Formats: sequence, structure tokens, C-alpha cells
Amino acid sequence: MSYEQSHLYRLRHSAAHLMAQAVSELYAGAKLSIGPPIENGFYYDIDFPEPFKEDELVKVENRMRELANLKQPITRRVVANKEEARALILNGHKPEDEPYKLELLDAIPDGEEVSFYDQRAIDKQGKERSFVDLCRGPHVENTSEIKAFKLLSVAGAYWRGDVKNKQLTRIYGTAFETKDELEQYLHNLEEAKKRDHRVLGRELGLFMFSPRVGTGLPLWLPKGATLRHVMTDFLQKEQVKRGYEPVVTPHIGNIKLYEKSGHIQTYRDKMFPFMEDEEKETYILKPMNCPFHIEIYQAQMRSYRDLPVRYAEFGTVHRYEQSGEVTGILRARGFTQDDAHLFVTPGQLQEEFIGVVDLMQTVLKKLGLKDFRARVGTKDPGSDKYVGHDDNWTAATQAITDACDQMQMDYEVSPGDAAFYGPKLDLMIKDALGREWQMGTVQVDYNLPERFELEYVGEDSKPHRPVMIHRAPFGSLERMIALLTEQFAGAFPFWLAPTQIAVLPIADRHNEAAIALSDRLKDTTYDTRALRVEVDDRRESLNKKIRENQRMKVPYMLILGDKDLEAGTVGVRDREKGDLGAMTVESFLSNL
RNA sequence: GCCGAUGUAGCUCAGUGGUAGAGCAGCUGUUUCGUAAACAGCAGGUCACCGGUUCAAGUCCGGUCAUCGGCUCCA
Repeated sequence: MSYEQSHLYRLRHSAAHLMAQAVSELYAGAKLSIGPPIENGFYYDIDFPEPFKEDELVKVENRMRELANLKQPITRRVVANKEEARALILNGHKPEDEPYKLELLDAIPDGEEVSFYDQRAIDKQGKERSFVDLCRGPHVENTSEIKAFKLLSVAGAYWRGDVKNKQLTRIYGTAFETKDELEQYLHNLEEAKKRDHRVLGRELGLFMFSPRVGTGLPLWLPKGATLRHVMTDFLQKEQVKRGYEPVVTPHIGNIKLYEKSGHIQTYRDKMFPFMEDEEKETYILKPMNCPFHIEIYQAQMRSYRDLPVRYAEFGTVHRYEQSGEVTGILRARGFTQDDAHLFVTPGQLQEEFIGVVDLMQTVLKKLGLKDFRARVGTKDPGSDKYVGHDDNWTAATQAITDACDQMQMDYEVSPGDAAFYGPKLDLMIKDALGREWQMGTVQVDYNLPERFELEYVGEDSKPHRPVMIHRAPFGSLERMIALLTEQFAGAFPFWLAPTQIAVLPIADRHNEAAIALSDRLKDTTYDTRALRVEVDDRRESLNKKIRENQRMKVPYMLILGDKDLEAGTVGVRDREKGDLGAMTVESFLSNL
């Protein structure tokens, strides 16, 4: 049974109504809009006459409890027509008091059933308490079923999700069948916070931010920088195998290039302020790498025999994200895309797209990510933010879905989630707090080749227009590292761990042997790279060294004391399994 | 950007208008240790910043900045 059909879903929906009833009683003039159940709870968007503060949640909660205890039966009422519905919404109020509900009513197509949910009861003072809401339902049968609930937070939310509309106050809450389940959920939330990449990023020494550098501009620390290198090494090797060629391009470029690409027109408000030189030329900090790669493509005549051309670059870009949306390295203002642009003939598009999907599947497998979904972002017909001809959009969308079908990649089509220049396939994954983020992406682009008048000479000696594929299997190194950190709770798999092995001498007299062991390990190649080893020769107890290396999630600790020097062994401790006992270095290495 | 919240030592946090505190980390000394914190001492602060109220502000009020949750937007 799906969540939408479950009793829990109805319970949460009813909890939203109960909250609306409490709010209506407590705040005269509060206008209700919508209040649906969501993945982990519910919310209700309300237009309050005065700002609603978070500390008022307790008051609302208490009132909800009182109303729940009245054991109000919840009944469904279907009205005959919109006039009757209108009267029921207004219930003696003026139309301007119920603008949102009336708008919702107007949006219901004629002929469709219009239903209301009604809950009412007589309280101890003999007064009738009631609440009627325009609603499709379904609901539970009685408000007394709503026992385990909690209001969580207050947020602003635009009416109908449109910034041009008024911002309403959204109150988030959650409800469960039992108090235990509620407690468990709240406990899990606390646990999830410990996995937050911002917390682990600091504890593990991966990256930092400084107010003296700027919002959303991460500083990569040695351990984090190592992680980046391991990831880029891996991907680079995969790409070389698949015929990609590396390129490197600057961080800034002349604005004219970006005017031609269309970025300035569509992207201006997301770009850092422009720079002007003494000759009055304007430069921009690049928000995307594509125009530079296009310049490289265009620098010479291209034959159909040269195609596909695949230019790859770990390109650092800067985007001026709104202050409220910067989130650690999940959403930074400076980040590095594992970018590549493929210039292909229309006939090669399908095969190349499949090749990219195959690369992505390889990457996901290596990273150990399973819990993701694929989304095909298509054009929202109602929006004017897109560039390019409809025919090309249709062909590109077809190419994407065909490739996915052939690669047996399950996907959902999501209108409105295309890039401004073309449709795309995105890989979506959730972070520790359950928020979904886009990681890898492949985008088909007929638009930029046209804007830049890209050509190749075909078999017929005539010029033809190539198609471009933009793709980034990680998406960005920053976001991918954030997501991996949260997925693994900081305990990266061995091949990825910034420090793979810590050598722990028990006493000072073992330091020399520890360093020798470390040197030997560093000369050992694992997964095409030298092993990453650290010696912990601080004058601390063994227990303390173990504790701290355990906290740093180092996969293996090699402990070296008198017994080992004598026997020619090391004490091996596994991050998960604990003490594995003494063994020779050879047998340790062969088990890696 | 907008709505709400938070900002005290490197980190986690206490401090209820009257002389800024703890644990961990750091430093110094002692300890040389076999699988998750040895012991002792020392040092560490413009209580985010600016302004106001008050005899007196970490504490009350206003503004700014940063961070956190959400909306919109995005890799």
C-alpha cells in the first residue's frame, strides 16, 4: 500500500486540519490556504494578520490537544455546486477574508465533485466548536485519533509557490500513530544531524568556511583536498578509457562570449558582479564552462571523422546563490564541476548518450550509491525561460528517454526541470535530513551549437551542425563529497578514505619502526594510488590514539609494540570489526 | 532575496540587569603505556558587530553581519 493510501497519511492530513482549527480559534483574521500531508508530516500555509513567531507553536499545540480531546467526529460533505461551496467557505465572512480558499475553489474544474470536511463537538462549557475546510480528503474518522503529534517549525512560503505572490506563514508539524513512533522519529532527526556533512566536514578536517573569505566559498583542508584528488583521479582514468581529452580553461572570461551563449540573458542574477578593465572590456567570473570548451572546438576545422570530440575539465565555477540558499558544500557559491562537453553528429547522439549513462552507472557503483532516482527534466510549456526551437527540444527529449530505456535506467519525467538550453537527465539523491539534491547530470543541447554556429565537415564535404552533450557524473565535487560524507557518516570506503591506515607505536621506542612501516606502506600501490598512511607518534596512551583514530574513521590501525617487533607482526584493528589480532604486514596487505 | 530561529574560548555548552564559567582541544611538566579518554598545572574572551535604554548590559531594545530550518532557485 502506498503512503498516499495509508492511514498515517490520513492521520497527518487530519492533524493539519486540527492545527488549522486551533489557529482559527486563536488568531482572528488568519486566512487559511492549503494544508497537505507531506513525506514526514504535514504543514498548513496560513496568512496571519501579525507575524507568527516560533515560540507560539506551543500555544497552538496545546489548543490542538484540547480540540483533539473533544473527540470531534470528522465527516465528509459533498456540495451540489460551486455556489453552495462558496457559501460554505465564506460562512458569513467577506470574500476578502477567504481569498485563498475561493481561489482554490475556482481552480476546481466544473463537473468535478467538491467536498468539505467538517469536524465539530460541544465543549465542557456547552459551546459548539467547529471547523469546516474545503478539502479532497481523505481523513481519519475522529480528531481523538490524533494523539502523537508535534509542531516543528515556522517558515515563509509563497502562495502557490510563486515569488510574485504573497508570502504566507507555513507551519510544519508531524504526526504518528503512536507516541513511541513520534519519539523515534524525533530521535532519528537528532541522529541525522550528527551525520550532517557540515558537522563531519569539520570533525574530519575536510573543509572549512571563513567569514573573512566569504559566504559559500569553501576552503579545502588537507584531508578534504586528498578526497578530491582520489575522486578526480578515479574519474579521470575512467574518462581516458572512454576517449575523453582533458582541457583547462580560465576562471574569468570576456562577457561577450557569455552574451553569445545566452548565459548573460538567463543567468545574470546568479553571477558575481562583472569586472571592467582599463580598456573598458568587461569580464565575468565564469558560472559555467561550456563557452570555453566551445571556443576550443571552434579553433579548428572539424571533420565528421574527428567526432565525437569529448573535452573534460574539472572546472571551478562561481554562482552568486541567494544568501538564504547557501548550504555548506551542498550548495556553495564556488564549486568544481566534473564537467565535459561532447560534440557529436546527430547520428552519434544516441550512442554517445548511452556511453555517458554507462559512465554514470560505473561511477555510482564505484561510489557505492544505490539510493538515488533518475529524473528526466523537460521543458515547462508555460514558461518563457527557455531558449531554442521546439523541434530540437522534442528530438533531444526523445534521445534521452530512448537512451534510458535502452540502458534499463528507471526514470521519471519532470516537466519544468530542464536546463534553459535543453532537456536533461539528472540523478537525484537525498541528504541526511531527507532533502533531495541533484548530483550527476547529462544534458542534450542543440541551442549552443546554433548560437555559436558550430560546424563540422560531413562526408558530403558540406558543413553540418554538431549536437552538444553536457555531462557531469558527480555533478560537482563539493556536492558529491557532501552527499558521500552523509551516506557513509564519515566512514568512507577504504579506496576513498583520506587516511587509509594509521600506524600506532605503543611507546617511544617503537616510533622508528612505525615510521619505517609507514614508509613501506606508502610505497605500496592500491587502486592505482600510493597508500595513504599516517603515523600517530604523539606521547599519548594507546587507548587515546585508538579512540581518536576511530573518531577520524580511519579504516585500519596498525599497532606496533614490543611483541610485534619481536614476532615481525603488526596488531591490526579494523574500523568496524575492531581488533583482528597480530599478523604479518604481507598478510595484512594481501587482505586489503 | 523572503519568513522564522540562533550567535558566549578552537569545539560542545552553562551563565534568570550587579566582577565572564565548565568539559574537551591547546601549552608545560610527569607518565612509556597492547585495542575507545594517564595525571597535574597553565594559558585561553571586545560575550558576532554597531548603536540605544540603565547607576550598571553577555542578559533589555533597535540595526547590521554570519549561521541554521523553510520558500523560491540550483550542481
